[in-house]
Amino acid sequence: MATQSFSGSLPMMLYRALDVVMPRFRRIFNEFGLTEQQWRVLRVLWETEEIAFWELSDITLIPAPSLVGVIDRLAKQRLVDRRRSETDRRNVFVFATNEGKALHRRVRPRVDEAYADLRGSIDETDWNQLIDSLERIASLAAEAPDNRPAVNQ
Amino acid sequence: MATQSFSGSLPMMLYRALDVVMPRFRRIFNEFGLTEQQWRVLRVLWETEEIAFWELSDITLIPAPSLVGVIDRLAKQRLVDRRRSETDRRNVFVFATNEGKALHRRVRPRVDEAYADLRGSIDETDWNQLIDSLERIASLAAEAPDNRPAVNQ
DNA sequence: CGTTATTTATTAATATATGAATCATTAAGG
DNA sequence: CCTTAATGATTCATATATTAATAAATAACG
Repeated sequence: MATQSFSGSLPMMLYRALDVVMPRFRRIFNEFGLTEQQWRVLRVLWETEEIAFWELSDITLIPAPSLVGVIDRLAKQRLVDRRRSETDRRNVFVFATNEGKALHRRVRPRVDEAYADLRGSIDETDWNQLIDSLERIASLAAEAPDNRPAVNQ
Repeated sequence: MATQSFSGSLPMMLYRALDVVMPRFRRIFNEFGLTEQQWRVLRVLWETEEIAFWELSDITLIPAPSLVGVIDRLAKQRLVDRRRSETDRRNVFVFATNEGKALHRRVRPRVDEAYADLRGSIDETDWNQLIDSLERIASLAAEAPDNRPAVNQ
């Protein structure tokens, strides 16, 4: 094959896709005074009463050192709170306050709507094909333990 | 459709793919004292003698305010330099120094090798399918001018 | 011409990413 | 037990992202 063009490389294509997709969501988050990462945390806490810090980092793809600050700021706004495990005091659990749950309920419909819009703007077959391909890329992680992302190290 | 699962959403799948793919490249960049963004700039300057600031921002997907700092740090290492346009003094052109070109020549083979490895670890059909799908997503940008990424605003 | 808009790069403030180091806690081994 | 190793969250330093504002230059227009 010829020398790979920079803009056509897989990483740059992934970044460009995110640049196309994310602004419409960030606009909504900002309306409610949330950042993208803060939203991810609230979004995950919506599905589980309480979650271990490392697991939250794992699911949100927010590296642990960043997540500390994200949770600090959410806690300052009284949207989430921390709890230390009694059985192993190294572990921290995170949970949403009633205020956090209430905010989530207000933001969620707007985000879902934007997501439906996005999905509607792409041919169904193309969409499924894209998700499939991304899943195959993600599955490479397990096969190359030395190349695991920072989040999992 | 059922309520979209967070981890299966398109944005999170894109982020996860990047988390799988990028660490192997960042490891190489770090070996040479470069960050990912600094590499992107050098990589683009390899293909063009001189480039307008806005165009560099556009191609590298580095937002203008960030690019100012990236170039400042590259310039401090004497890897690139700036030049103001004579015809329109608002415009800035960026170019690689001889030192910058030399560094690029040393890093490039390692990056190409890693890229070939990556490509080799994925079925050819899957790869093409992924690139195709990503191109279709990117093409949404033109259709929704209000949703253009921050880089282009 | 002179005033007002627009454009381009930059600065500023805050949030997050990255990589290394630290601190407290728990697990393992002799 | 006691020491050493491993683990989990955190801190630190530096780089970048995001959004808004600014400053300089040019364009547009009365």
